[in-house]
Amino acid sequence: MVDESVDQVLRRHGVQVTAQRLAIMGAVSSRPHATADELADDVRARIGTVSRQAVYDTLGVLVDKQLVRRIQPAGSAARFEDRVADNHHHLICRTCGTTVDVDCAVGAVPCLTASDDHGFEIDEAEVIYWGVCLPCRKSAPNSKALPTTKPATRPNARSKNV
Amino acid sequence: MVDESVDQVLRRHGVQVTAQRLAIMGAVSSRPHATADELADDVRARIGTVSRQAVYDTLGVLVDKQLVRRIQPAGSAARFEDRVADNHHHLICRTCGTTVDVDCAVGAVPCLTASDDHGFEIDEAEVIYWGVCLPCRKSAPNSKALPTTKPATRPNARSKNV
DNA sequence: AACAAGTTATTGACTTTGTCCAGAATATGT
DNA sequence: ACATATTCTGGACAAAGTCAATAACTTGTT
Repeated sequence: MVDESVDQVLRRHGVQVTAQRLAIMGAVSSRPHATADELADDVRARIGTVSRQAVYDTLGVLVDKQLVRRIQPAGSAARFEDRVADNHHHLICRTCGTTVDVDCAVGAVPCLTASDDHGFEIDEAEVIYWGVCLPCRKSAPNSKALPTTKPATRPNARSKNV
Repeated sequence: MVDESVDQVLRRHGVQVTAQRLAIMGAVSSRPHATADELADDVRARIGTVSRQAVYDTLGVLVDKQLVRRIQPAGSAARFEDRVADNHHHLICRTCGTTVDVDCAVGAVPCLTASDDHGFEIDEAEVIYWGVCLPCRKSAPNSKALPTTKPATRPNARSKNV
């Protein structure tokens, strides 16, 4: 039933319907904020096998058609999500990379107004809140202030090595 | 004179002072929003040679010490900048990747308040405005709406190939 | 001024994320 | 069922970063 609908949606947007694409859309909606690799794994669980290229291609098409949104937090691979109509934002844990949705703090589409547009034609305002989630705060009792823009998944500077 | 001051700043933050670091700080402040590679080139113009690793390490240290801010727009390498005290944001051209500073539209540090913190301890709100700059709009007369989150520097999906 | 101890820098291999290409497989309209 | 265009596959390739061992510096102390 859901697949039926997805099928329709793809057609309506002039996108050819394939097993891979159906599975990829399913993966994106069932696990929001996943990376391309994670989605590929998910898709493989659904239909046995997909090429990495098919995943990237499809994701690219879906993003173009605005059926999927791509977000790319500092220091981690691109992530993809289903929720695309509303303008919501993201809150990411600096320690574990967990990403959660946050509704727009200001209202409808107001963030779209920069104080000075510098001659640009602005079409989107992307907001990412950075912080540390509760579990990570509990498990790591270093109350020292955390670095301000540390990559989410990969540690950066070589810490005081031997 | 400026170097003198930079020297002091590094020391004050407990960072050892080396020729590479001085040059890297100089590069960051003289060309805002540059990538690590661009900074390396700039540094080489200043002191002859640096290893890529030195650039990454130093940048990492400076970011940790909050002397430099790292921003990572979708589809392009990380970029670094000097302006770190004020909470300003960025406006990036989807077509050419040009990045300009934009003062916070709302005021002081208000963006720091998400509508729901989900138990996170939030320490930064990062805002990126996406659009197309004036020169790019003039040179590319395709009035069709642009895709919503297309990488800044690298085209993504293979466009209708032969 | 010279030393010792600890930080940094260099070099080169390696990983991750993503793209290009050519040929095989599939979807779609008639 | 067919023809044609699109999509998928698989392997090579590229860019951005990271790791690890060794050599070179900084810095505080004598």
